[in-house]
Amino acid sequence: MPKLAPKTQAARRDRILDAAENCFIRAGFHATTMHDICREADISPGALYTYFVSKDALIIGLCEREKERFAGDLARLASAPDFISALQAMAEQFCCHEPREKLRLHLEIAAEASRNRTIGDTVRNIDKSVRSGFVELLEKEKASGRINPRFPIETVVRAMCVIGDGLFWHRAVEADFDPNPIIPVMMAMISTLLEPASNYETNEKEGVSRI
Amino acid sequence: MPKLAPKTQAARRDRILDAAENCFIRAGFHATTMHDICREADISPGALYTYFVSKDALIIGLCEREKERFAGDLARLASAPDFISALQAMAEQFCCHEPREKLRLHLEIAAEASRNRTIGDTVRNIDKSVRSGFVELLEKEKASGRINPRFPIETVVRAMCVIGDGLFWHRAVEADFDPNPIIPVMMAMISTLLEPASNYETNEKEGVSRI
Amino acid sequence: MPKLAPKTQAARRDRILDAAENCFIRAGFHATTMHDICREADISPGALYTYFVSKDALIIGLCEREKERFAGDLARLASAPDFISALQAMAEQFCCHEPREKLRLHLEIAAEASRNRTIGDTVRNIDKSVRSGFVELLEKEKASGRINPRFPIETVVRAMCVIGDGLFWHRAVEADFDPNPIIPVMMAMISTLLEPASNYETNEKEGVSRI
Amino acid sequence: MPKLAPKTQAARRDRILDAAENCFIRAGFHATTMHDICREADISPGALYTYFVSKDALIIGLCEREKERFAGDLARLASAPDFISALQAMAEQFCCHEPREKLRLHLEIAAEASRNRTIGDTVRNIDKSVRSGFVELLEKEKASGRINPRFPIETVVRAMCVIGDGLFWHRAVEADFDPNPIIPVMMAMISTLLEPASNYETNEKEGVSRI
DNA sequence: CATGAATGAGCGTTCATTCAT
DNA sequence: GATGAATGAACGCTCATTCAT
Repeated sequence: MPKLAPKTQAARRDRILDAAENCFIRAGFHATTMHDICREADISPGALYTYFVSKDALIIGLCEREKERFAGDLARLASAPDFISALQAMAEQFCCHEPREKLRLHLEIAAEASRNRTIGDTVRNIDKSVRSGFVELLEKEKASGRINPRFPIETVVRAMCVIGDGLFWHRAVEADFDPNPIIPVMMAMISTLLEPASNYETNEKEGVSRI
Repeated sequence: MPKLAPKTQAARRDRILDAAENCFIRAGFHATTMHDICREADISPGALYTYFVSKDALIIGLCEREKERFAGDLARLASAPDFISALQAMAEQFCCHEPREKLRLHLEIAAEASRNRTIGDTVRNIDKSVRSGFVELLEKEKASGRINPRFPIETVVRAMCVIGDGLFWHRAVEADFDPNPIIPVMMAMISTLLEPASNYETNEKEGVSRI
Repeated sequence: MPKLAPKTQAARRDRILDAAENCFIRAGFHATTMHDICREADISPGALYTYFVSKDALIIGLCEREKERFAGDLARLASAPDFISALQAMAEQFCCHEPREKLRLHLEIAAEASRNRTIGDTVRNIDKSVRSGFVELLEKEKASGRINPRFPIETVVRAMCVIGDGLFWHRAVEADFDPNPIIPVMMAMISTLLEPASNYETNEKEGVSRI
Repeated sequence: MPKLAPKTQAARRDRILDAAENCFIRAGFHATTMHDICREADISPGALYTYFVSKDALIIGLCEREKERFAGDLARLASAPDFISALQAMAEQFCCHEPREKLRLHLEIAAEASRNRTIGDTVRNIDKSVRSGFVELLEKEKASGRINPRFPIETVVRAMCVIGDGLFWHRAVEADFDPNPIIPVMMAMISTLLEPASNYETNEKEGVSRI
C-alpha cells in the first residue's frame, strides 16, 4: 500500500487529537480509555497507535497544538495599539471565558507534567516559550518607553503566569467561582509591576483605581 | 480484641495516612495501589478498609489532616506582632520551603477535586475555611487600622490564594523553579492591595505600594 | 465466666436465626454477609461463631427450625374433621399466602442443597420426614376408608410435594404469578389420586368439577 | 486481526458458553470464577469480556441457547402423530433422562432469577415463550377435537410447567430420587385435565382419566 | 497501512473466619 | 464467654497495548 498523502495523514492526526481532547475534557485523562478515543475518532486502536505511540503521546500532541495556537494570540497582542488594554482583554479571555472543562484538563495536565518526565518536558518547554514571547513583548514595550517595569521583566512575566495559572486552578476546582471581581485586582497588581507610562496618569486618576 | 483505645485507633489511622501520603507523593494518586499503601503501612487490605472506606477516602483524610495543621499556622499568624512580616514569613514557608513533592500531591489533589464530587467537596470546603480564616484576620487588622485595603477583603484574600496556588503549580511543574525572586514581587503586589499603614510611608517613597 | 443459662443461650440462638432469616429473605443467601447478620442480631462476629460454626450452619439451623414448625401444621391436619378441605386449606396457605420473599429463600436453599453435602443432607432429611408425616396421615385416612388412593401412597405423597415445590418455584420466579386459578386444578388432580370416598359423590356432582 | 467471520465468532461464543456451562454444572454459579471459565475455554479474561459483558450475561446466554434448543423439541412435538404419547415421551426425556447436573443448574438459575432483575427477566421471558408454544399446540389439538380440556388451556399449561419444575427440583435435590414411578401419576393427572378423546374410553375403563 | 480480537497483569475491594485481648 | 479488629486469598472486571490477518 502506498504511503498515505501527508495531507490525509495530518488530517487524521488532527481528528484523533480532537477526539482525545473531547474525551479528556469530558471525563479527564485518567478516566478516558483509548477505546473511548477510538470511538470518538472513529478509528481502530491499531490505527491510533500508528499516529501516537501511547496515551501520554496524545497529551503531548495536544500540548503542542495548543502551543501553536497560543503563538497566534501572542502575535495579536504584539500588534495591538494599546498594550495594557490588549493584555487585559487577553487575560479576561483566558481566565474568564475559557470553559471550565478545558481548565480542568489544563490542571490535570500540569499534575501529570509534575510526575511524568516526557509530559513534563513538553509542558515546561511550552511554558518557557510562552514566557519568552511575553518577555520579548515587554522588552519592546519597555524600549519604546510605554512601560517602566520596576522588577526584572523575566520576574514580572513569571508573576503574570503564576497569577494566570492560579486563576485556572481556582476556576477548575470551584464550578461557581466567578473570576470577574478578581480580574481588576490582578490587573491593578500587574500594572503596579509594569508601570505603564502612557496610561499612568489616566489610570492614576480614573483608570486602575477605578477598576 | 475488644474495642481499641481511641488513641491506638487514631495512631493507626495516622500511620495509614502517613503511608498513603508517602506513596502518593512518591508515585502519584493514580499510580499507587491500595496494596502499595498496605505494604507501606504494614497492614492487610482488610484492616485498611476498616479505617478508610475507599481510596478516595484516603485523600479526603489527608486533606482534613492538612486542614487541621493549617489551622495552627493561622493561629500563629493571628498572634504575630508584625502582621505583614509574619504573613511574608508564612508565604515563604508555604511557597518556598514546602518540599516540591508535597506540592505535586497538592496539585494532583486539586486536579482530582475538579472532577471528583466527593474530593471536590472536601477540598472546596477546606479552601473556604482557609479563606475565612484569612478574612477574619484581615478584618481585625483593618479594624485596628493596621491595613487599609482598597478592595473588598474577600477579593483580596481570594487573590492571595490564587497567587499562592499559582506558585504551588509552578513549583510542582518545574523542578528547578526558584520562587525566591518572585516572593518580593508577590509581597509588593499584596502590599498594594492591603496598604499596610506602618509600611505605607517607607513604601511610598520606594514606590512599592503605588499602583 | 459461668456458663450462660441454657434459656439465655437458646434465646440468643433464636435471635441469630431470626436475624439470619430476615437477612436471607431480604437479600438472599449469597448476598448477605455475616456482618449483616451480626448487625441485625446485634451481636459480634465472635459471638455468632460460638453458636453457628459457619454460614452454612445458619441455613441448617433455619431448616431445622422450620421443620419443627411444620410438625405442628401436620398435627393440625391430622386432627381435622374434613381431611380434604383441611388439605386444601393448608395447600392454599403454603402455596398462596406464604410471602414470596420466603419462597425465594426456599428455592435458594434447595439450590444450595443440591450442591452442598451438609445442607443437602439436612434438607433431604426434612423432606423425608415431611413426606413420612403425610404418608402416615394418608395411611390412616385410607384405613378408615375415607380415601381410596389408586397409586401407592408414597408415590401420591411425592406427587403432592412435587406440585407444591413447583408452585413455590413459579411464585418465587414470577412476582405477579397468581396461583389462585391453579389451586383448583391442583386439587382436582390430587383428588383424582386420592379418590376421597365421603366427598366423592358430592365432588363428582358439584365439588371438584365445579372448581 | 480484521473482523472475525461471523461463524468463527459464533463458534467462539459457543465454546465460552460450553465452558461456562461445564463450570456452573460442576461447581455452581456462585462458586465458579471467571478465571475458571477462562481456563476451561482456554481464553483470556479480556477475550471473554468481548463476548459477554458480565458473569450474569453468561447465564443469560446459556438460557437463550437452551430456549432455542427447546424450540426444536416443541416443533417435533407439534408434528407428532400421537400427541399424548409424544408429550409423554418428551416429559420422560425432560424429567427422567436429563442429567441431574443440568437440573441443578436449572434450579440454581431459577433461584438467581428470583433475585436478579436481568436474569429474572430473561428467565420469565423464556418461560413465557415455552408456555405460549404449549398453549398454541393444545389449542390446535382442541380445535381438531383430539383433546377436550376442562380448564382454560393457559391454566392447564401452567399446571404442566409447575409439575415439570417440581420434578426438576426433586431430581436436583435428591441424587437417588427415581422419577419413574411418578411419571404415570403425572401423566394420569395431565390426562385428567386434557381429556384426550382417543384415549378417553380406554382410560375410562382403567380409571386413569377420571377425577 | 488498517483492523479489532486478544492479551494478562493487576486493579480496588470484599468477607468468612480467627484470636488476642 | 464476648469482643471486634484483623486477616489475606480471591473476587469480577479493566484497559493500554500488540499483532495475526
